[in-house]
Amino acid sequence: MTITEASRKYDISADTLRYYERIGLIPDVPRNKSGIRDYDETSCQWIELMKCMRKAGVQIEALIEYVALFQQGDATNEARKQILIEQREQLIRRMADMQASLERLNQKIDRYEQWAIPGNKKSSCPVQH
Amino acid sequence: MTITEASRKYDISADTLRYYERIGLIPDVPRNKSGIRDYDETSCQWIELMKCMRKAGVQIEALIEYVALFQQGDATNEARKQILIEQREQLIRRMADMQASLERLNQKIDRYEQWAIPGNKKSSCPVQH
DNA sequence: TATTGACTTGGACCCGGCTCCACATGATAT
DNA sequence: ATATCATGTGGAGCCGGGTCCAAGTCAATA
Repeated sequence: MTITEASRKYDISADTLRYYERIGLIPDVPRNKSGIRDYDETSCQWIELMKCMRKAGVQIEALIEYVALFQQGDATNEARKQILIEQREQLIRRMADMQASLERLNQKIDRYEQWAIPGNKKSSCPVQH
Repeated sequence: MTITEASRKYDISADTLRYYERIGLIPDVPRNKSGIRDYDETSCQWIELMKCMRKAGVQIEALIEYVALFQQGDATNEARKQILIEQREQLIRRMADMQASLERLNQKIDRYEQWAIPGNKKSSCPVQH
């Protein structure tokens, strides 16, 4: 699969795919005799994994370290697991922050809706902020 | 309340508080005769709100627009509500992405844990990626 | 054989969101 | 009166994460 095809398949620009490889977010992609990238199944799986993680805001640095350890073999399994656990914790914390924000948004939206009910204007519904 | 006190109270640097005011993320803070900021209850509520929203990653641009509309009075209530609704939708989408990522992290961590059980090494638990 | 077009690289640039800095000003302590 | 200290301002710098570009190489087609 060429970079253009992989780009379309995962909806990630070719520039970004090269960038990811350059910084080690995905391992080196196999090349043909002319030096053209030929994305195989393994490369695709890495792309797909990283797309998922990045979409969720997992730090690139942690992912790069994970990939580097992965390439060093089984001896690094425990370290890799620790990275995943740390990132999971951060993810959970961030989701909690978002949940809190979501609840406030809901409250505020409710207040604006109350305000919009005729006869309810100034009386029961002081819209603040 | 001085900027230093507000900074400590909300754990946001004085530079960031000034920056927020400069870009309109919070309305202008009252000043004393010497031009020194004197954060009052209202200012504090804005800070607290924005801290919550920014922690959850709500876009600054949307929040700035919200503040600008707020300062124009009741006529903008509907527009403000629409901003909140849009941001709520984005938040929900991002939380779903994070949930997907969280589930993958959980799976991967499980696999590393299976691998760590003696006798389970190569047989049943191919740790990939 | 010459042109087209996809691909390569390294490096420059951009954007959001702060963060830092230099310099000015005014209140307070010695 | 002078030194200290918090605060003010405008603008530069930084960082993460891409995004864009120029110049070169190769394969396929006219």
